[in-house]
Amino acid sequence: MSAIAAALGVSAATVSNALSGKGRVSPELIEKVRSKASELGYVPSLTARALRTGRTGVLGLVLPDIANPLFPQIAQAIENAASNAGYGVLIADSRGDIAAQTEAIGRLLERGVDGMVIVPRRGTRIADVGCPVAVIDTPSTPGNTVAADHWEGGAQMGRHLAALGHAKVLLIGTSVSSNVQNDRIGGLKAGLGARVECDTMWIERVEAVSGEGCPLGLAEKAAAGFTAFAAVSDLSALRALTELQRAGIGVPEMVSVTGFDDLIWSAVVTPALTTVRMDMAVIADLAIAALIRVIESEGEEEEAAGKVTSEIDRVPMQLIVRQSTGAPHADGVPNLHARTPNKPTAGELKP
Amino acid sequence: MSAIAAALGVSAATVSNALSGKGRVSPELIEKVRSKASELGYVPSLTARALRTGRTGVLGLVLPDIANPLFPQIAQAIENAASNAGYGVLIADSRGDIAAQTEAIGRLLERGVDGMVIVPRRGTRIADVGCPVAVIDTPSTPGNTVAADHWEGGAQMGRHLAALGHAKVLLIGTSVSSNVQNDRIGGLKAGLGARVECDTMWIERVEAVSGEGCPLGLAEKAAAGFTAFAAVSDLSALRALTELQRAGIGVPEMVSVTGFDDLIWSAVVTPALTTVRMDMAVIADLAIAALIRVIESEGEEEEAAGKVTSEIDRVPMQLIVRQSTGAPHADGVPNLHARTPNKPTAGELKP
DNA sequence: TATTCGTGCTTAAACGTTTAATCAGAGCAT
DNA sequence: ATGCTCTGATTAAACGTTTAAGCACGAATA
Repeated sequence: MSAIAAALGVSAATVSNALSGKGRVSPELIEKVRSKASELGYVPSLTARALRTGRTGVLGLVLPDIANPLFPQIAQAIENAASNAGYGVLIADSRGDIAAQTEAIGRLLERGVDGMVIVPRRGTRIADVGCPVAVIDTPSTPGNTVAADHWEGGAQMGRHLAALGHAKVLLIGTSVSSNVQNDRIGGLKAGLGARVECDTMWIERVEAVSGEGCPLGLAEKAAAGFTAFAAVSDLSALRALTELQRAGIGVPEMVSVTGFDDLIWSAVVTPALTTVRMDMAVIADLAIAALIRVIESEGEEEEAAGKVTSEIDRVPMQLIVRQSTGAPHADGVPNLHARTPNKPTAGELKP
Repeated sequence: MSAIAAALGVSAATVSNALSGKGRVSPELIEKVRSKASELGYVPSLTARALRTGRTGVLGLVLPDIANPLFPQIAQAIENAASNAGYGVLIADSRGDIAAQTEAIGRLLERGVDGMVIVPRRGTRIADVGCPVAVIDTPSTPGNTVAADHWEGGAQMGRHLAALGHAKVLLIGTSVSSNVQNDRIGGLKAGLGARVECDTMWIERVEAVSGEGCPLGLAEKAAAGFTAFAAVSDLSALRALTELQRAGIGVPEMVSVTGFDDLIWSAVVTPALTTVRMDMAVIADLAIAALIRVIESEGEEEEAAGKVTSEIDRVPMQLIVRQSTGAPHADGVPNLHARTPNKPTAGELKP
């Protein structure tokens, strides 16, 4: 309460000026106010400040589905970046539903967020909402701010597999409508090059006919000559890995399996998954920085209200080679070289 | 702006009363105000309301580590419960650090949350903070509000394994200092009964000597006669499952593997994991309900400021039997009965 | 000496609600 | 007619900041 600090014999306005360093206050008075404030345990009311200034210091984080295993990485990075910048993070889950997404955005708006970070539902474009917005998706989505370079990540993985000598690889995606997954698959194909034969399996489609959690029939694919299974998400990669292992097909000495995103289990599974990781910390920093830039400059430039449209930042992805990839077997002869113990590779994070 | 609504020729106070149904306003005027409000697209300023009433309508969610794979379930359930009750959720990550935990709590307080849900760091007790608090941990932590009955969940799993005929099982935990894990292990032992031999392995300890992500040596354990591996988390279970499969030990026809928490991959892995799940929706509802009860009653009863200390709710856990458990092999004869296709069990959720 | 200027502070309004207190008028009993 | 109560509305204060405008005073300038 600046009223209490006014027990110094000065006015509340002076206290406010002293603490914020805005107006004209003598240095010695500033010092006295400072010490008195901490003596009294003064903590400013962000609510009142928000009412006066119109800025709450809170950002919204809109997620397509909190249950998504990638979410912890995103949320942690965003929370960290925001809190470093002095902002709080209000979460909103659109639970996969597109109506819920707009409704969640509305609720955040009512709460007076200064801006929001949106990870859009697959295939959704974010219309103009009433506040600065940063979208995290994929560079191929138009009008976005920041994203990992999924295409290039796929290309890295493709080149890795091609270099190992794989000539027939199965690409495994989940949802045809996901921009991110399509980018990754496009990159994979490009990285593999024209000479390697590849086929794409969409889990969503096989589950539509065989039921959820059904076997993907990968043993048959292996028998048909596929030597590498490049999933577009670590969850699918895990599914492939266990299904192959269960069928007695050794990974990586018979076939290779790769994933995407370096999810929590990738490093602890046997064999540890070769995957591609995005640097969420960097992405979050960029998104938050862009958001804050717009927020702070609002008022000075009236025209640029709304979307953060200026630039598309694409953050490179990082290939992490672990134990699940190796050279393809030559006529059933297992690649024993790959039977190394499961020790961590350089450049990987702790699980 | 109620000022704009005052263009009806009435005062702002009357508009406020009309919309909230508090004071004495004639029914027809209420109707007129309502229609005018929606006509003008009026949206009340929660900030101003917060300043006046001292309640922000925001709850804090303090998590030990957002990167924890269980976090999505928790966050989603809490967010859902809170938003149904009309509250927003501000997240705070203590990143495993105990100092960061108190600091995060402090930041939430400054932001004026009405209450907070805390999932404490392992082994931490939450001291009295300046607002209503609901703690989600384990019933054996004193002074808590709501938790899954981890002990009983362990007991269910123990009984399941005992009923299948396992006589020597290895219990796998991560961290010795976790109350939750200790409860689960206690329950497992009790459920297995005195006649089955069991040993406990703490991953934290073996990693301390062999490095992170090292093999756990489970093949040797199997050779030593262990026929079931009961992990206290699905992540450890997955680690065990893949390590055993890789070593050529069939699950479940040679040994059984079980987990805890029904994490995202449990259902899609082959063989799908038998696990125990907590009903996060119920837990979240209870926590939020308790919190809100205290918040709303504050002011009426002055004495009960602070902790929600009244009751400890323990929510039952649910055993989900899938394909990773079966009868122990008799002298190396695989239990072929268990080689069923990977189809979902009744009572399980979609992945 | 009178004017301007800069400094250090105060006054007052404003942000958009809620709510206690007040008030004008109507109906009704005395 | 006078007093009472009940109803439907108004007034005004308050929540805790920020900030534009103003003011008094001493120093520098004309």
